Amino acid sequence: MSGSVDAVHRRFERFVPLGAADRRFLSEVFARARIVEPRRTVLTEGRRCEALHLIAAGWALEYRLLPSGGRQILKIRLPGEVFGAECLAFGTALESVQTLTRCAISPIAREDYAGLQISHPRVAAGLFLAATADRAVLQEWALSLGRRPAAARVAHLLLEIEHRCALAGITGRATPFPLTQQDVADCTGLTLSYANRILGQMRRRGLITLRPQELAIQRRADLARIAGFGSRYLEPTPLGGFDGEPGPSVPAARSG
Amino acid sequence: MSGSVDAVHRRFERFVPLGAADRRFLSEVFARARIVEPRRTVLTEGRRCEALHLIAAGWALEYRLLPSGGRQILKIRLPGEVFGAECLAFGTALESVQTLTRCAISPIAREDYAGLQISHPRVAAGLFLAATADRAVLQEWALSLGRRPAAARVAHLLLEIEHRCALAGITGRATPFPLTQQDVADCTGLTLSYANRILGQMRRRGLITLRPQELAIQRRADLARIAGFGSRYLEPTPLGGFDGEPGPSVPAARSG
DNA sequence: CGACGATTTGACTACAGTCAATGCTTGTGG
DNA sequence: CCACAAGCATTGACTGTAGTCAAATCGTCG
Repeated sequence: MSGSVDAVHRRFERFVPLGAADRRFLSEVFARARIVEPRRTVLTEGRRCEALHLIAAGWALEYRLLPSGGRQILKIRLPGEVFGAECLAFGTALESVQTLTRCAISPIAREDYAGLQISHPRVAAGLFLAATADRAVLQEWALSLGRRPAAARVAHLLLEIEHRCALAGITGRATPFPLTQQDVADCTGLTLSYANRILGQMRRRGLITLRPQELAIQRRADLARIAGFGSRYLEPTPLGGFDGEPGPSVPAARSG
Repeated sequence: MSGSVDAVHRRFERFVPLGAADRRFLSEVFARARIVEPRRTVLTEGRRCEALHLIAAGWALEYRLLPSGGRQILKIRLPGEVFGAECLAFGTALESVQTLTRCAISPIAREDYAGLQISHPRVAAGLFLAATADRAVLQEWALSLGRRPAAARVAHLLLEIEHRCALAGITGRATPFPLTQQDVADCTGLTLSYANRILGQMRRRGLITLRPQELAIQRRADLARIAGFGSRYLEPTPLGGFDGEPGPSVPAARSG
């Protein structure tokens, strides 16, 4: 379980500048977090849902199941991110969410949203823009699933995870990697066997080092060429134009 | 080219109640529309983009291209919908958009968003919720692309288009269908040949009638079973909680 | 040690892709 | 009124990527 209030502020400030009151608000939300053990289901598709959720710490997976038994993972969630926002529009969860590591999760009630729009417009805007950035990621996944060959899908996934970790300030000589190969397969729309074969090839070619809980990318350029990976869709530009704009709190912070 | 101001108001009111001032604002946006001929590119991925766009009338496609030449369609846009919202978070278009029919398209400047948040919070909330609903659709597509067999993908696409047309008030004994088979293939991640074969089979089995510009679904239950189609992800519930809430203007309007 | 989950590998299969040719409309110009 | 071109749809033969099924191995934790 990694993450802190700072991770949350930092994530929001990728999208909008925050004022002291906004930060205080988010800190209060953060403080409401409850702890969830790894591999627990925290949201089930089709069930009523009256809150969206902030991941204060830990990793989680959003996914959909098919009657035939298939699972498609739709998003990997890192600390500071929000899931279940569709409850605002639907009042129902449209996907399931499972923790990957031990997590700290804070609810934000659906009924509070309209007020939030007035009392903390920058936070509300941050939620919108974060949702927009989420869509960009999902879009990239749809492109992978529809049009990239298997090796490119896997390579793309690995590069995305590493890049997002870097942006989120999760650093070290290797990237944490709590996914199983079944998870990788469910992210990429492949079967376990085939995902395994591809990972094995990448390892044998010296492109990556993959050990339980840990990923290191050895030849990033080669892997990026295979994947057709570009990081633009992961790198938003903060939006200006808010009145009473507070001073820059994250002065164009870069992490690589 | 179908659609009117009403289509725009109606679409927003699926998500939030609007006041007279909100409706006036949207009408002004609507009035700024410019006409675009069919099959024209109106947004190009990677290019700077300082406005999001409202489709006042007509159909459009959002898609991504691969260097290898592949195209993945990500969304079919109907009248009243918004595209290019990611420019708020990125200042750059992340996908390309092409008109399918003759369209009327209105820009909403990126720099106006922060003010909109204050002056028309319900419209701002509507944009957010519409984006959330968009995500739900994209998510369903990702599930199709990753885990559904080819016939199910095609069936799902046809049912979704028909259902969305019904919700948007586009009625008649057949649904308009301006997509070519190449478009269908690019939506479903298939090749033209294979998409053609599957459509041929469906036609021969009496499941659908597909003619240029026109789709009729004959045996909806059978097709829905093949597709694993459920319409929940297309049917939002308006969000309450706004102060000075106006009376209901679309009293739980259903269309089917 | 035994159990369970995760990973690895092999043999075989099939769904969907590729490539290429043909047909069908529709619109345009001679 | 016909010839022709362009775009879209259809069909066939062949291929290959990825799926299926099954078994073996590894590792960790009781």
